[in-house]
Amino acid sequence: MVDEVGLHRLTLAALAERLGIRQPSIYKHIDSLAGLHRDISVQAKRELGDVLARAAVGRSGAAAISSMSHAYRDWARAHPARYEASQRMPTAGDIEDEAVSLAGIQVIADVLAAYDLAGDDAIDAIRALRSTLHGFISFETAGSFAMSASIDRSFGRLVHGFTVALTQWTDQDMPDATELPLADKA
Amino acid sequence: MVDEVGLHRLTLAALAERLGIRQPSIYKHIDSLAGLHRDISVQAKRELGDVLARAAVGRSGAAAISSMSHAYRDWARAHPARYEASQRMPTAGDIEDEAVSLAGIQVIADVLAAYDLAGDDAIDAIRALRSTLHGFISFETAGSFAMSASIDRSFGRLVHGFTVALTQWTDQDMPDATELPLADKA
DNA sequence: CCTATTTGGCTATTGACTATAGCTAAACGG
DNA sequence: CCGTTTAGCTATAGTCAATAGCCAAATAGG
Repeated sequence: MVDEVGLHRLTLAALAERLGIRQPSIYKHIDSLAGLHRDISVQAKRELGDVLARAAVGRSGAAAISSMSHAYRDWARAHPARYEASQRMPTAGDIEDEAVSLAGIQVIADVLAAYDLAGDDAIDAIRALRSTLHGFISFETAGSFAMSASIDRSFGRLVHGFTVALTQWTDQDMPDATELPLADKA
Repeated sequence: MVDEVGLHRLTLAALAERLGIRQPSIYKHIDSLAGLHRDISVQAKRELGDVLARAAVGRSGAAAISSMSHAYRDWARAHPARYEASQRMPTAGDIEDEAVSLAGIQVIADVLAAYDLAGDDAIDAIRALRSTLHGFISFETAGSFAMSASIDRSFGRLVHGFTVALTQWTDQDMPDATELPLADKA
């Protein structure tokens, strides 16, 4: 239901009607609306994590990144509200939510492990890949890619571009250098 | 006010109280809550667009991308709810909103113009840069970067990585090739 | 088999919120 | 200087989430 109507339009009244019960009866099954959102989020994180892990089975390096990225996008498009829910932060102390959130990140970390990045470099790469994928999916599902070019193609180039960036991931002295090799190209 | 309390927690009752008037009186100034959100969005798009344009003045290529990217992130962090509002799609036919939205994209397009990308390749690059920046900012403002590494450093590497990717932007035959040079590295 | 407890439903109601209707007084323009 | 706009007001409706308190069916244990 949440993927049909959207996460923020999932009302307890409508949910009750679909279940054929009265609205207050829902509280026999959930704690609160926030609790329902939390439950949907945990479920969604588990599903997405499983999908990503399966997509990377038997592949490594750029092929694994590409396969996982496409699986990520496909799942997010098929289940937009669940995807949105999957990006909610766990509340502190919710160990089940924290565990399933970490498991999802770990899949990405494992796929990037082929690049032998150490310590903070690996964290930077994980953050970069998550950002890249999430940003693209956010815009796509919001309908924010208004220009006429193929969205599939744009995504392919984005993922390819990320794998290219990874090949020179540790070239730059961090933090805060802003003068970069291409500055003279303009 | 919206940056203090968050976009979805901006209630007309609280806004009226801050203005020292009664809640229904607000309707003498706005059409509806949705209309208020639209007005905030248009204002925010204009502000962000101006900030990005200023950041790129006098720079080109990777230096322009880096400067603009950091300005983007700084503005988004300083005004999280306005940033969120700035990402709303215009409703069809709202010409003012459509114009200011396009103007914001155009700044990014102009900065990327130094790379001489033609047609769809340029659109792919615009989408990629928007996705990269928006994804990172989304996670950062949501507090979703839980690991201990420096977020500033991660952002610097991400932006650097994007400029690296741009140097090989048209290397790959699109769409849908998945076998990439690094596949043997693992 | 019978009883105590749990489970899952119900009505009634509260409080927060958006939104409309209709009134009034001040400001402003020809 | 009068008519119209502007900007406030009260009263009120309708939609939500959420709580309180009731009841009947299922279930588990002696």
